[in-house]
Amino acid sequence: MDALTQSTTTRTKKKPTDQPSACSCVNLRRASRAITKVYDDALHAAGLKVTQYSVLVNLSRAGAVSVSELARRLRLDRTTLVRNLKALERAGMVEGAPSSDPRERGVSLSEAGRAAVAQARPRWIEAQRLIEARLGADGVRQLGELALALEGIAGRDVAGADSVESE
Amino acid sequence: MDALTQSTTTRTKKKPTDQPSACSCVNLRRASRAITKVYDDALHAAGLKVTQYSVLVNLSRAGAVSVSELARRLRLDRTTLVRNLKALERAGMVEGAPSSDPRERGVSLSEAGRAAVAQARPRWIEAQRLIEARLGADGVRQLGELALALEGIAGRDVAGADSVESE
DNA sequence: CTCCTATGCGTGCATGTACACGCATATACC
DNA sequence: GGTATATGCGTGTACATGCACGCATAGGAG
Repeated sequence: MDALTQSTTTRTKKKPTDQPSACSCVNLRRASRAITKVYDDALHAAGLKVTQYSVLVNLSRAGAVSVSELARRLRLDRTTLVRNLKALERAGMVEGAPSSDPRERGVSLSEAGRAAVAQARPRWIEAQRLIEARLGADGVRQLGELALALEGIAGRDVAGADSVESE
Repeated sequence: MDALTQSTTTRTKKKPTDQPSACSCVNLRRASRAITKVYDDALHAAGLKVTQYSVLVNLSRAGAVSVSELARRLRLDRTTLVRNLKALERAGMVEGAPSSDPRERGVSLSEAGRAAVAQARPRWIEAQRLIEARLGADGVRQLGELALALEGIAGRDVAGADSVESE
């Protein structure tokens, strides 16, 4: 009732911040901002953002991989990852790794990166706990399921957009 | 099991993209990106992003308001809104509005803005429908509740961060 | 060997997001 | 009037995100 609803302007009182928006997208974006802040705050002492922690942890699990491969694992746009990696390389947490295919750029965790992950992990766990305390185990599970359902939604045409004439 | 888990590297097979990440934050961020794309695609024909549509709709409900007031309604950082408004002003969809207090900058929907909203609304509804078809009415409701719970979480200290010495 | 296609990579551009600052004005207190 | 506090605003800085491009090389078709 708060963000994208236009319908019944007949609302008389309207409590300020009680209801979620009628728009699932706005709801999700808001929730994403809020939860990101929780994790970022928790990881702040370790000098990482949650996005960076996510990259590092995946890298620690993957070993030496190409940028594209890492992007696939993170389910993140490759070009976004390219830029996210830059900060981590600048900070000395990620370093280049040899690669068979000259087209590929291999990357891997540096010692400093490994250390950063080790330092950050307990903070991350704390954040996880805080979220679970807030949502309950059920809520966390539901959230995972909803997220999964939404991730699989890519590529749909909704309105009669123009595209799709090639093949 | 996919993004931020480090524990049992003992995993033998691991289906590629079946499980949500162990990290609620990563899940939520991914879901947010995915759903944003759905709405942005739907609104593309109307020349708007969902973030812009959200601003315009709220503005259409609010009439002439100050930037800060609009930010409060959107539950969005004021400085973020300042910049988001710039694009809409450049596009002629938002215009200045008189204000009693000289400190305030009043903004309101222009005619073009109203037209854009009118053109975009059906697309937005389509996107809503698509999401509901994907999540079910229950899923949409759950999502709203979870989002609401997360929004209320601001300001917590998780790890023994340094701050909080002032008062 | 040569040409075509697939794959990997990085950048330009646009936008979203938020924090730290600094500037201006409104208000209250004296 | 003069000072202190509160409120509103915009910018600098930094990062996240994704699309459109263009460049380079690998691999196969001839």
